[in-house]
Amino acid sequence: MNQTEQRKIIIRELKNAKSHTTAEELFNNVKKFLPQISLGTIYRNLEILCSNGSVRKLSFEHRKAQFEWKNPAENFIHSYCPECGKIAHVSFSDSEKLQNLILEIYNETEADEIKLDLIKVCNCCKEAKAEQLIKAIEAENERKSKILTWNKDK
Amino acid sequence: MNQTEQRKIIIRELKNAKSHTTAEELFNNVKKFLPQISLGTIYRNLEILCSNGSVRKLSFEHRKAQFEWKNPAENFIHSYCPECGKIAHVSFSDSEKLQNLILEIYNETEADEIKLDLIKVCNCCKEAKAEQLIKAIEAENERKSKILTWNKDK
DNA sequence: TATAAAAACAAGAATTATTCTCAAAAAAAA
DNA sequence: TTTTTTTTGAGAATAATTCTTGTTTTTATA
Repeated sequence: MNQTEQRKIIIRELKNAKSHTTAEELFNNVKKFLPQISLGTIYRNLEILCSNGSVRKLSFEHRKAQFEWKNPAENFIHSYCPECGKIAHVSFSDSEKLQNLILEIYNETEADEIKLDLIKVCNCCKEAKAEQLIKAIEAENERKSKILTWNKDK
Repeated sequence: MNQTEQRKIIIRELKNAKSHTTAEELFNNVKKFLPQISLGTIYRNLEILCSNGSVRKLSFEHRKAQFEWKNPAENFIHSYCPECGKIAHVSFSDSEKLQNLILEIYNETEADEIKLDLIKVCNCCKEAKAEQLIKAIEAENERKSKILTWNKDK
C-alpha cells in the first residue's frame, strides 16, 4: 500500500466522519482538500482499506454502502432504518453475555466475521409515517363523504 | 392481495427452491410455466411477499438479493460467502442461549427484526483460492529464476 | 542518484441489479 | 353487469459501483 496524498486525506476524513459515511459523502468531503479527486479513487481506496481490515463496509438493501473506520472500542452491532437507510451503532447492556455467545459462535462456526443487525424504523421516520397515516385517513374520509353526498343528490 | 396465476406460481417455485434464490433464478424457473412473465413481475411480487412477512430478502454487498420463503422452523442465522455470494442457513448447537439473548435484545432495543450473519469463505471457494495461490507462487518463482539467468548471462 | 517497476490516479464509459412508467388485461367489489 | 382496483408485460430509466485507459506518482533496484 503506497502512501499517497489522496489516501492520507481519505483516511483522515473517514476518521473525522461523525457517523457512517457513503462513498459519495466522503468524496464530497475529500474534494474540499483535493478538488481533482475522482469518485473512483474513493471507491478503490475504500476497498483496499476494507480488505486490510481497517474499514468496515455496511450495505443494506440495494442502497449506497456505508463505511466506518473500525474502532476496536465500538461493538459490531448496528441498527438500520429501512425507511431512511440510516445506520448507527447499538449499545446493549448485557454485552458480556453477548460477547461470550459471539465467541462461542466464532469457535463453532469458524466464521471470519459476525454481523448483528437490528432492523428498526428510526424515531424520525416513525413520526413521519404517523403523520402520513393521519393525512391518508383524512383524505379517505373526505372521499367517502363526497360519494355519500353524490348518492343522496341522485 | 389479488390471486393471480403469476403470483401462485411464483410462490410455488419459491417454496420449491432448495436454497436461497435470486429474482433472476426465480424468473427462469417461473418462465418454464409462464413463458410470458416478466422480471418486473417477479420483483413486484417478491416485494409484496416481503412486506407481508412471508418472504425474507437477504442482500449482501452489492450483489443480487436472495430470497427465501420464511420457514418458522428454520432460524434466522445465515452464512454468507464473500467469494461466491452463496447464502445458507446456519445451525448453532447452543441456540437456546442465543434465542434468549436475542429476545433480550428485542426487548431492550425494540427492533422489528434481527439479523445474525456469519461472513465466511465457503469450502468450495477456499479450495479454489488455495489452488490459485499455488499457481501464483509457481509463476513468481518462474519469473524470478528467469531474471537470475538473464543477469548471469550479462 | 538515476532508472526501472509497481501502484495509484483522474476521467469517464460500462455494467448490473433494481425500480419505474404506461397502456392493457385481469380480478374483485359494487 | 358495470365500475373500480389491482396486476401485468414490455421496456425505459435509475443509481451505485466497477472497469478501462492513458498518465502520474511512489517505491524498489541498480
